[in-house]
Amino acid sequence: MSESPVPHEPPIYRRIADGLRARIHAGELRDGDRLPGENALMAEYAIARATARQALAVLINEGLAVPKRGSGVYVRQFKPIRRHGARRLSREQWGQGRAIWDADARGRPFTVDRVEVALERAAEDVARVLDSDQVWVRRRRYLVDARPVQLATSYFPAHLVEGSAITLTDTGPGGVYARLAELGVPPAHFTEEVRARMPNPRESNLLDLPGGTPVIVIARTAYASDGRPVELNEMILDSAAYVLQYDFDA
Amino acid sequence: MSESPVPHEPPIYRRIADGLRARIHAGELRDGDRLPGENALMAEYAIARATARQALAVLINEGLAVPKRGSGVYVRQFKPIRRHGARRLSREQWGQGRAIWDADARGRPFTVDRVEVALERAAEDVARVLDSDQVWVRRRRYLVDARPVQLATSYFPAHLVEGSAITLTDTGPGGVYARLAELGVPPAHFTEEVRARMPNPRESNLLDLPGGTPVIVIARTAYASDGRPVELNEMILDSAAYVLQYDFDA
DNA sequence: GAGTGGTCTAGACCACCCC
DNA sequence: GGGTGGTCTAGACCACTCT
Repeated sequence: MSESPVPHEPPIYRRIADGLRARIHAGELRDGDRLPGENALMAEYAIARATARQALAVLINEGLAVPKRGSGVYVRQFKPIRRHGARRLSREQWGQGRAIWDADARGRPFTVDRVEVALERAAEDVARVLDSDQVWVRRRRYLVDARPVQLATSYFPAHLVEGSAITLTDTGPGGVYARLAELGVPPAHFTEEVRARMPNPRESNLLDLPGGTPVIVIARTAYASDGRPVELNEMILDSAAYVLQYDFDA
Repeated sequence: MSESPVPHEPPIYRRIADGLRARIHAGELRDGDRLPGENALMAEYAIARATARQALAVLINEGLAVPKRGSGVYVRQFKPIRRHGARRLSREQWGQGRAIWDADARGRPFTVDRVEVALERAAEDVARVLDSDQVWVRRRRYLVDARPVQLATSYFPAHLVEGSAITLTDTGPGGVYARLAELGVPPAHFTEEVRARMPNPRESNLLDLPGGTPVIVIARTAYASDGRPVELNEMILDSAAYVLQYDFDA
């Protein structure tokens, strides 16, 4: 009496989404092209409005499409910035009056935004890494082509950087790494921890992220040659704007 | 006559989602706890079913919650595997009969699954990187604690590895890197390119990903000491299962 | 069997964009 | 002004889970 277990057909909204996705990957729908809208899908497939919305939501949540109010849903593009790991932190770059970020924008103009500098009580995990309860915190946002692409928060042990330009909005030529060198603790070693997740609402807002865009989180710890941690930098990157590159020998 | 531009209240479904998110971050709702379901939200806020669903969908798409059919919506956890970049590829590890992956599971048992080996015509980008039209392709899936965590596809120039154990399902002790060494082209340099995006349906299936989980994509190219590329390995990682770590000196 | 999430219909009003 | 996506209601049937 048992029914043979037939593999279920996917629901309509999935089949519609699959069809649109295939057309995107086939190049039939290209970067910036307008997808069939809710009304078009309702007519074409004889479905209710909510079902058409559901199909489009799939592609939006996959990051393949972006909705524009009052206009339509459009195919999305991916033109990333290449961020180099090891190389970009080499001594040549921060030893000669150049800020690290220079290397990232690769000739494209970039700006810094929403700079905040404050002395704060360290959160538990920050305190553990830096071995310090009080920290100077530097927050800022980076933009390329007027588009926000990264949020960054740097933490420094308070006792280490007190009185230096690191506690000022303008850190001077060479940035914080040049200042750390002047303090006798030039960074000698870096550890970067990288993960990815969906953004929280604050990050989504500050980075102006459309739905379906994950963020890459990089926690970079800089150590002086004696092994003391001198900076913890947490970076939140728009994953649609970045490719990370790491080079190393066997 | 102009209305002063009042900042709009967020829609109900957003406010409900914000409330639940706050309770999760406050620790009031913890890993694995059950969230209020659709019916509970309908009653509590006097809203329609679709609106309650929409609120829960926000958290699901953020990767903070996982729906279980017929049961409820649950708070999600993040217990990652630590994958080391530079260090894990050091000569000590692949020079002595140990496969690379050993280092990743950190003592936890791991298994390999769905191994496929084939000679194929290279896709355009693969052909460009490896400078070869014909490639041997090795596909497999990695599982930790019986849970799929990574898909990997390795490409080798066909003329280079023809006749070696790299073209067999079982590559022997030390894995493909030991075989490349025997062929006179031990990997001397690696480049890893890292990005993050939402998974496509195939990846979502093979990795058994709940909604709101991005994947990390690593494209690793291995070069012999003469600069020739000898392997291109594309890895698709469940972002909820991994933290990448890269160490380097200034 | 009762409760849960998954899918779907058929409406409605709104803000926004483009013509 | 007409079309678009954004939000919301009030229903319905289904498959699945738990007990």
